[in-house]
Amino acid sequence: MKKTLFEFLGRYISLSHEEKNDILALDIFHSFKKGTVLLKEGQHSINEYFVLQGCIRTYYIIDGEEKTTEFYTETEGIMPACVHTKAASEYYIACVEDSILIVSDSSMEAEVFEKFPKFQSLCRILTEQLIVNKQRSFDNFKISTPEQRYLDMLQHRPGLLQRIPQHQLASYLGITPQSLSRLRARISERKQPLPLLS
Amino acid sequence: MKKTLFEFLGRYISLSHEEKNDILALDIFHSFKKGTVLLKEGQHSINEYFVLQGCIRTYYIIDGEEKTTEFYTETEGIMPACVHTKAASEYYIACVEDSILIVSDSSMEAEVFEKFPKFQSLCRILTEQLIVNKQRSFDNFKISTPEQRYLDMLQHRPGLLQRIPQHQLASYLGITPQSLSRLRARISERKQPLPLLS
DNA sequence: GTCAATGCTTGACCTATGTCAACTCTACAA
DNA sequence: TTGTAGAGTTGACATAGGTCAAGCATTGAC
Repeated sequence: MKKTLFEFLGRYISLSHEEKNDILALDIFHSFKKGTVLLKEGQHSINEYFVLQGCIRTYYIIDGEEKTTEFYTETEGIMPACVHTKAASEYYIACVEDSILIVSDSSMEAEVFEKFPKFQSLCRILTEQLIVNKQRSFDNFKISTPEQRYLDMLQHRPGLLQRIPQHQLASYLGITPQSLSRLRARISERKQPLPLLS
Repeated sequence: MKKTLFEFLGRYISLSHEEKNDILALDIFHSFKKGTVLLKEGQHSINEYFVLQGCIRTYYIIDGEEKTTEFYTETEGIMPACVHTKAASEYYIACVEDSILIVSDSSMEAEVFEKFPKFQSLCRILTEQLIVNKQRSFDNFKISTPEQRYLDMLQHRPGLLQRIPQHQLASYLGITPQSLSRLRARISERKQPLPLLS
């Protein structure tokens, strides 16, 4: 975990041995079992999460159906909308796998910023990156068909496909589980046209 | 324009008369004619835009077809991905209407931050808002059908529908212009079932 | 005014997706 | 072992959306 965290941070800023220890002293690593619900619809939460290991997802429950809208894996962070709006959450957050997360809130953030001013610029860079990436994902979603979106995932996040159940992936792609199942059947048919038995 | 700008800023920070004059002295207002292309695919740009009046959009050209992915109207800002990635832009930015924009770049931003430190926290708040809103828009897009997306726009941004051509709106909704046309026909049929001439 | 260009609509047709249902398979608990 | 619950698949059917093409309306250039 420490390795994952400091490798990630090292990409942007350099930290002394002492600084690293100060960070670890904050005791920010938390383990969660697969299926743990971190945030429920209607709750007011002030916690932000950063994934060091595992995978978490956000989902809505609409007419009794779960609609998964986003997955977060290693070195990805999520600030739930309700932290910012201070209103009741519209969605759920849960662990797709056993996960190790950094859990923080704004007071802890302020503390870190005071001790490590260099984190401010880091935070700014990451935030800009986040916006740019999110917009790009959204753009790609709009200009693609469900099949293209699935093939894109196969190319760019092949590992993730192995880790998440298909019914969660389906709504992430904007379709039903049945359609995803057929879409996959269609693709593998095309890839392996039936070998004719002479 | 000044009014729009200072009303917007006033929602977050308070500015003295002198400070306002300093800001205006930067000469940051620029007028553009409808149709003006601010950024082309392949270009390297360092400019960010903030809309004071009018409307701009981002679009890709794919197989010769324009795919509009986002609209920006009054008090909305856009930092093109290429500003952040320093790579060639993948998309275009153009004015949907005659528009008045604030054009800035990172050096001007640094200048403003130095003169007005309070802008740093403002920027931080706006950025967080942006992420939360973008994620929410994306979530809504995923869990909605094109028809629901259109009806949502009718409810939440009715003014925008009057301002943008339908073929641009169509790709924004993730469909073709023909489908949008039929979708609209379907809706108005349902709303006004044919009055039977006795 | 005429003409061309563009945008919007409509029709015909095909395909993909949604929906409802049945079925299999697996994991897990009693 | 059996039974149950959940995930994934498959079938049948209805419908929405994509594609290609034609037609109409509006705009703007000349």
